[in-house]
Amino acid sequence: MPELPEVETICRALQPTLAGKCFTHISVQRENLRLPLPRQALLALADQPITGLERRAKYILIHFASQHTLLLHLGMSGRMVVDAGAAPLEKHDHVVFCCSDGTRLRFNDPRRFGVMDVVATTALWQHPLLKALGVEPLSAAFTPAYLAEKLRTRKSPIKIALMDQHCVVGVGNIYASEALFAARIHPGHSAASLGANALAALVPAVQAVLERAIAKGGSTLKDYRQANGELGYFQHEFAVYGKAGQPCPGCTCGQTIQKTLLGGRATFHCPAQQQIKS
DNA sequence: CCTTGAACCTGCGGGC
DNA sequence: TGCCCGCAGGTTCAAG
Repeated sequence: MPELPEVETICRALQPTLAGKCFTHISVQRENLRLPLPRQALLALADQPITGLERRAKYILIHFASQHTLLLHLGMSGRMVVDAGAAPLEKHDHVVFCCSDGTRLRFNDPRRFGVMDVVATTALWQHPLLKALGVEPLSAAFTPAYLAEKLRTRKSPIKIALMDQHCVVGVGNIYASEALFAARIHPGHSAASLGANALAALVPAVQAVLERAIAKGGSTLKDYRQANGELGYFQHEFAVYGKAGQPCPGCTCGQTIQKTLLGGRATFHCPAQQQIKS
């Protein structure tokens, strides 16, 4: 569910709410997520001041003064919800963090594809889930030359490669289709055979789509919410995602958006604007 | 090494 | 109304 813009939005909202505070009480309601929850390590975070938050790929990292970091992935359906602490827990609230001022943070995840772990901060980047990640798309390291090197031997469709977190992180199923439309590249085009011009267009297209989505608080398809409960708004600006059969936007080609399946995932493109080039 | 497909799990909407 | 099917923002693992 949440791709980079959604995770970034949540992380930014959590920052002022949590920085400098402690969780005075932590309760684990359910342990069997995608990976088993480290109950004891989670409970040991109680009363440790939170020194900061950051996002890496689709992970939220919450740093504690005890030199531990809480690593969190929202999977497809995970939400972090901040409330005043009075309401009863909801179905699928798996972990609940309570602050001394009554503020409460609930990790709610119906499908349980999410992950939580507690890591020694000094060994954070050696963590199995983090160590092999590719570059951040909004960093200076994400360049056409980097992409060219990464894709040099990849015969698979560019959309699959773009969603591979070992290459570039944070791009999921929505933003892959959107970025490829913005760069006018066919999603099924072999990654390795993309020319320099295509890669030079793709890098800024990915960045622009992600930045525009962050500015709108992410995209809400069904259950994503910002940490304050507000919806995201970027779904109103989709050019192609979920638009099968509708006219291609912002051009005069007169074509309609096609839905195909790539790697088992719904993929959207304009057959006139996004052609396979050799 | 690569690529593909299935698996993990719950909820919802559509068709019958 | 109820049941069954397909589908959903992600990631990992086995098999070819």
